[in-house]
Amino acid sequence: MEEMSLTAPEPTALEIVRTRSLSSLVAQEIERMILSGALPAGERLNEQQLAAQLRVSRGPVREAVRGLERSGLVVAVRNQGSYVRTVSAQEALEIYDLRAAITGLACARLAEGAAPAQMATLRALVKRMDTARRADDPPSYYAANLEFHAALLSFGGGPRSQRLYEDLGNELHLFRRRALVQPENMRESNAEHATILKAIAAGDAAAARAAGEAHIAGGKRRFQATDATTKPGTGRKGENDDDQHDPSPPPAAGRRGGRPRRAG
Amino acid sequence: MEEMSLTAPEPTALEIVRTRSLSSLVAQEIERMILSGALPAGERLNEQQLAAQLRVSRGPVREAVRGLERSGLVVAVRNQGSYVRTVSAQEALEIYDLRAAITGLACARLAEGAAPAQMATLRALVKRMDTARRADDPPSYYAANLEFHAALLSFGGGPRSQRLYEDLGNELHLFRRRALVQPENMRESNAEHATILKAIAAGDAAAARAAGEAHIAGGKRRFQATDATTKPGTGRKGENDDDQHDPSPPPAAGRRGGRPRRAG
DNA sequence: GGACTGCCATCTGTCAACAGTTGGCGCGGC
DNA sequence: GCCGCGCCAACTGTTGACAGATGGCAGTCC
Repeated sequence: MEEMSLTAPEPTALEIVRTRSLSSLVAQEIERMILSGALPAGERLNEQQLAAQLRVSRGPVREAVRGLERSGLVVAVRNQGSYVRTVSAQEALEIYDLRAAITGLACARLAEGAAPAQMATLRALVKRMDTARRADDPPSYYAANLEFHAALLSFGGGPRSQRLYEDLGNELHLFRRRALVQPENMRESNAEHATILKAIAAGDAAAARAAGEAHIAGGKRRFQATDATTKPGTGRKGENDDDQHDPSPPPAAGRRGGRPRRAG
Repeated sequence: MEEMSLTAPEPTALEIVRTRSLSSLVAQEIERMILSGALPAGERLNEQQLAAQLRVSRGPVREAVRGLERSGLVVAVRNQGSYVRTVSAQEALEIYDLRAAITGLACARLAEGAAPAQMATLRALVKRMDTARRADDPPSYYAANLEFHAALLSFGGGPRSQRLYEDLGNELHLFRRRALVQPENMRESNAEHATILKAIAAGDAAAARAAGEAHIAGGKRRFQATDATTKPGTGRKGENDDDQHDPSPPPAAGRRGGRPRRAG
């Protein structure tokens, strides 16, 4: 009845303090703030403000920010501070392609030999999404969708693939503030899920791969449809002359030095 | 005549101090130590020893280690220390598959429309490798090979793809101490490079993708051939019951506490 | 009136010190 | 001789404090 849970059950408060260092908790919290939009893309991260807000010293905050910098959520400029990374439309499209490639890989591997229990888990998740769709419950659909893809990558690819997929998904959140799953797309999305499972069950690796890639490509297409800056027709062709894809040039003036604006 | 250089030319010493923080330099140095084998996989990272060795305080070292932890080169255990990550054979194979997928993606994109300058750069690199091979100069071949793949990913995929490819390559170095490019494989490897370029030049996206994937798969095969623990026949099928792929369980006893062993 | 220069508050980068935990070693008991 | 307990040193986690840099604001010169 119950599916394998890809998410940790519920750690005890004491367990948390015993196992996780303060730095990792701070990193987790800052990451949550970024992904939830509390810290919008391009925003400057004030170390001591964050430290005061989280009731810790600046040390753990700095360590956390360094970690987030490595993972690509934050860019740092010496003596100037760290900024929430901004993802350009072009980068977002590239990330979609990467996710499509590794998803297709996982689907192909799964088609070559999936365990019955794994298939059952995936099918149960599709059913859960279908239920959520009928009930017009986007949050539930969103959660189940995350679990589905995590399971797909975990079963077909492995732990590294799963983590990579999630990291890329996090980066995608940095492109503006955008709801990545619109309610009206639930039906189409879940139909693609079913197509994937069908190909896997048939043992057709090529079809499974194509279906997995098409699913992410569909997400990319739906993403493009809602964004005016990405013209679907002209994918980046050869002559990329004027594109200087920097990770994220810090904003011109980051409001740092100077005395605080007082209404005097 | 000269190719686009994918590596930074040569930063001035003053420029380094101005732009890079001490933490990033320490991170770079520790990463170099890990990849060069000076810090073997599984080794414990002693913070104050590293700090003393690099003539800095523990703060930057800790920040650097946190960054390396996020990038997957290091695993940390609370109150116990950080260890250089050990990559299992299974994880190594998974990483090869991921690299194959994103390389194939880049090749396909390149086949859909590569700029002449880009093709010229790639062809020049293949020629350089061929020269190095004839001269029996593995280091030169190795360097050119790195540049070739960096260019391939940069041109066909984008900056994110390129960084991802390199990060995955770095992780691969953590599997034992192994020379990833054997001299006797240079001919075969470069022939595959030529096949990739041929498919790209023909504008055949499917063929280019297949060639790119086959090239990395060839690397995987050559890797498996030199490692007894990876049985080529039985790729991980469905029933993965007993595999608890932890990122890297810390060694049983890490030689930390206790008084120093004195010969008294 | 416009542009330049000096000043200064804020923030980051780095360091040194304090507290808590871990794990081995030696001692004592059985 | 073997097992368990307590001690202790080393190390990590965290904090507070100090130095350097940055960028806006005000005053001043032309």
